[in-house]
Order: sequence, then structure tokens, then C-alpha cells
Amino acid sequence: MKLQDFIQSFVDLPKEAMIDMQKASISIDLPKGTKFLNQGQTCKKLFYIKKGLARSYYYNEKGKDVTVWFFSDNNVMVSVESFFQQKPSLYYMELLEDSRLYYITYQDLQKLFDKHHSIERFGRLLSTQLLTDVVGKLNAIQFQTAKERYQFLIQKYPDIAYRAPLGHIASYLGITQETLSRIRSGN
Amino acid sequence: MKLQDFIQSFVDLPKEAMIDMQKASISIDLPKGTKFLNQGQTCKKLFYIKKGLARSYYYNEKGKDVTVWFFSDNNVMVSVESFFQQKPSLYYMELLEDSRLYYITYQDLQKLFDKHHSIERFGRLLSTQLLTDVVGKLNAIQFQTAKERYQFLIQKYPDIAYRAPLGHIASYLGITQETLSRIRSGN
DNA sequence: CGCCGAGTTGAACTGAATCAAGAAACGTGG
DNA sequence: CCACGTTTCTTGATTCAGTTCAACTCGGCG
Repeated sequence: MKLQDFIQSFVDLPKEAMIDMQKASISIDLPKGTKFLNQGQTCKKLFYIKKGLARSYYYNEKGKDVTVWFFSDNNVMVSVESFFQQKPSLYYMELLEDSRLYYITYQDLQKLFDKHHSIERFGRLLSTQLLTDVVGKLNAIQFQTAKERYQFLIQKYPDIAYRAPLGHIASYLGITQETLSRIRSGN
Repeated sequence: MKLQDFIQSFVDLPKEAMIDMQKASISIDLPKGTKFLNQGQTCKKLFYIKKGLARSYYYNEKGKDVTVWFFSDNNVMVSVESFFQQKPSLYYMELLEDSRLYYITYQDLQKLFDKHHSIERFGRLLSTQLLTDVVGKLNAIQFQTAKERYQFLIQKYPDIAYRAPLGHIASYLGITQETLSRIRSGN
């Protein structure tokens, strides 16, 4: 899916706004393993993943690697609190596959928000979309058993369940790798 | 805090926009126990709580009452997925205290979004604010013990910890009432 | 070939849920 | 203002889902 189509799925941008948006968007290919945000660093770019897979993560008190969120094809990828509030990120971000990305810088995006009401609207709708995604995960995590959470993942993000390493998926679901392994093998 | 000041804390609205916003906002006092949204009903109003306390909740498969979110003074109160996507709510909403509220209807708000770029921006910033709140809770719930979650609540929303009934707080934190009672009494 | 990270399997342990029963607080009507 | 019933909270005993720790398997790659 083209960046353009992704945007149009939220709001119908006037031609001029779309052109400005495309001018400000930069395409880039990066290999698996690329770390594009460190903990403590402020996230300056909003990415769109045309093709690929990424995750945000951190190390907890016990030094264990914990996946916070996955990002895959045809979605934005961003450290939400860091980018939108321009403050240091709590998380690292890295690519799990070779990926084709687009990005726009915070500065440029702000300029576009100022210039085009329609792009501001796109921003609003994008935020509410992310919000409902997070609310969905919160409910899954909070009130479901390990098995149910895994089923939630398969249903909601089937691609991730098969493309990401087991350990990452487990911590994303808030369970241990061993437990997930047992679930997969059918108890 | 006045509605006006709440809005200004996000974005500096031009006078005309603020006047339109205030014209569209309706003030209302409602008593404790008022149910203002049913499961399956579409949330048509975005509330601002000048003073009071409310919660969203549902009944799980076992018929147990589960609190999803609390809303208190100087914050908006809304069934996020229902209001912003205008689809049936998964939750009930009710007041836990006598409250003074303002509200604006979905229709009116859309009109204001269309008319004033500045109000669209307010909407965007409000969404990102809610988003970071939910992300914060998700992290607390997913990776912390029952005791730590309660401490998170006390720190982040101290008023709620003292004003809401124990059973509601417990289900909000994803633990049982008994466990919370034990935590409060210091294990 | 041998190493290394990723995944699997087993056994013991534990934090929190469940089940059950009683105490305290709350509000409503006489 | 008290009595009664209802709801909210506490406390104890038992159970269980999922963690932890440890050892082992498998597949890829230098």
C-alpha cells in the first residue's frame, strides 16, 4: 500500500495537501537489525512501514528484554509518547526484518499541521486510531489468560504471530517464553 | 478549573473559536449513580468533568463487574472507541459522585472541527493525551505485581484511590478485591 | 564440525484467584 | 435517631495458572 493510500484511508486530502505531504516524506530502505531509536533519545521521525517489521522494547529491572509493541506493513511506527510530546523515549526501537519505510520529521509535520487543516485532521484520526488499538490490547492483557491473549494476537495481528521471534511475542503478551511455547504446542 | 482553561492548556484558541466552543457546550449537574451510557449504545457526547467522579465498566463472562477507567475532576470523560468511531459502546458509564459536567455533542463537535482549524488541533492533542495515559496504564498492568500497580495508582491518580470503592479500584487494576484489601492492610 | 541463539520440556515454587464466612459501614424508612 | 437490611470490606484456607530454574533439542552458519 502506498503512503498516499494509507493517508486517504483516514481522510480525503485536497491535492495540494497531498503534494506537500509527499514532498515532506522521505523513502528509505533499512536492513534487519537496524536500531533507529535509543532509550533516552527523542523520537524525531514518524515512520510509515510500506513493508517490513519492527518493535519497540526496553530492559526491565532484571535486565530482561521486554517488547512493548510491534509495527508491521501499512502502519505507522513511532514511539508515541516521545514523538508526540517530544520528550526522551522510554524505549528502544529496531527493525526485525529488512524494511521499506517512509518518514516525516516532527518539524516538517508540525509545519504541515499549521498549513493544512486537512492534515491536522489526519493527525487527529491517526491518534484516535492508535488510541483504540492500545485500548484493545489493554483489555486483552488485563482480563485474559495467557492462552486467550495469544489467540487475541493471532486474530488481530496474525502476521506478527508468525514473523516475530517467540521470545519477543511472549514479552509483548506479558507472559514468559516457556509459557508461550507450551501454549503453541497445545498445552 | 473552567472548561475554557482546560482547553487553553492544550492550545491557544482564537477568540471566535472559543466562543463557538462555549456556545456548543452545555453545563449540567447530575447525581451520584446516574448511568449516562449503556453497553451497545453509541456515545454521542464528550463530557468534561468540572467536579465529580465517574467510571466506565462492563460485566465479564462470569457476570463480574469490571471497571475499565475512572474519570475525575478537570478531565474529559468519554467512551473512546464509541465516541470517536461512533459505534456501539462496549461499556457502561456511570457517576460515582454528584458531579458538575459540561458536554458537547458529536455532531456539534464535528461542525466545530470543520469550522475551526484550532479546534481540530485541540482534538488531536486531546487524543494524544488520552493515548499516552492509556499507554502508561498498559505498562503498569502488564509488567507489574499487584502491589506495584496499586502504588502506580496512588502516585498517578491519588484522588481516585481514596474516592472510589475498593471493588472498583481492584478490577481497574486487574486484581481481586480481596487482594487489594490485603495490600492496603500492608500484606 | 562445533558453536550459539532460539525453542522445547520437566519439576518445583509462588503470587494471586477462588471460595467461604464474618465484620464494618451505609442508607432508608419508621 | 435508631433498627434493619444491604452493600462494602476484611480475613482465612485452599487451589491453580503461570513463573522460575535447569537441562536438553534443533537448525543455521562460520
